[in-house]
Amino acid sequence: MKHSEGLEWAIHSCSLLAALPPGTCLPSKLLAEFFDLPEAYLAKQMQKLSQAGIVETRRGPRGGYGLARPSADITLLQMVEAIDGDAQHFRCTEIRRCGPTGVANRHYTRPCGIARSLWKAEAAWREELNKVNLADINRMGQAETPPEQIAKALKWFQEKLAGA
Amino acid sequence: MKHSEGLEWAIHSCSLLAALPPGTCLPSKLLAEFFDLPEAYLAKQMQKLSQAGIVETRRGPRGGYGLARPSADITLLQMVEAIDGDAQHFRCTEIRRCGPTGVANRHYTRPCGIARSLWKAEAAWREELNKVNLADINRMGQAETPPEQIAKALKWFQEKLAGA
DNA sequence: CTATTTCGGATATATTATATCCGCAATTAT
DNA sequence: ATAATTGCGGATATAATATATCCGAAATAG
Ligand code: SF4
Ligand code: SF4
Repeated sequence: MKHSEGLEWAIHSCSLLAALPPGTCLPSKLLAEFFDLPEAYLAKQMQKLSQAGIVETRRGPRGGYGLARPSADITLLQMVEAIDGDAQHFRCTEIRRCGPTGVANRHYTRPCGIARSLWKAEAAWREELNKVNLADINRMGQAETPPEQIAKALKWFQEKLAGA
Repeated sequence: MKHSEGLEWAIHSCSLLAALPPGTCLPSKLLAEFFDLPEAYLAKQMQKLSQAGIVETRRGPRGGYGLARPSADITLLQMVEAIDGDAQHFRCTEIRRCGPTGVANRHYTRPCGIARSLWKAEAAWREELNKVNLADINRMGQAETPPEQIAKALKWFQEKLAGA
């Protein structure tokens, strides 16, 4: 019952792409360097985002990853599900039907209250995640990131992208 | 991002204890037989419930597990946290501070919008789980369990507990 | 066309979850 | 007292998953 480590990386990468000029492409090498993360494994996370249709890829020189649509159209839920999967957290194995007191399958018509309650809580969680999109996250980030860092980062990218 | 398998077992066991006459004690051997589950591993789950103070234990002959308080005072959240732990699902590793553009720690005052949004969704999930208690679950179960199975189960327990 | 860049699937390793086993302590029935 | 029952905790074995890396194929710039 926990998120994979790559989730933080993926969301940060999306957030960064959303903060840069629209259409910007960043290769995994640059992303990894910027966040000081293992490049090959970060690329795996980006691959998942790509498969989910959240980012587009451009191969070859000056290629990389870019957002596939406006940041306001990318929800937190979409990113979470791209990285951690969209399977239900609770998987019922129907143990009530087993054991010496189980009866024929046709007598069980719908999921029990246990499963329904757990799934309802999951739904509340997903609903909350779906209320937040990348644009929201960037608005918040803009407000809370130290100005020193914003300046430093802009300069760093200018040098890196120009030098290439 | 998923519940452990034992969660279903643990909740079913609690539900069963709540359905039987108050004060009933069931040993892990009987529970495992009733649900057709591996006894040793089910016992591990019951141990967690015991450590969390949800069930009480009685050692020795005619001992076993019994609810530690009325079923209306045991919430679904308490059982979930007893089995799957109460740690936050999202653990931020503060990658924004790393890399070539990080600045001194004192400039970061509070968790960012990413972490806050994910934690807020978790809170909604926990809140929903906290609305449901064992008594609710049993009410639902009573209504949806095939009457044939209820009769069968009662008879089974009568024989088992009398025969012992 | 060719050299370079970059993604993406296949592969390896580490960590965690699942499952079992056994000795010990506590309790009870006889 | 004694023997039988039962939970507890640690040690262990196995299966599943998460983490990390490698290398070939695809795409592009020149
Ligand atoms: S009673 Fe509910 S949780 Fe249990 S096996 Fe059936 S659907 Fe699953
Ligand atoms: S910016 Fe947010 S998610 Fe990223 S490291 Fe900081 S607190 Fe964690």
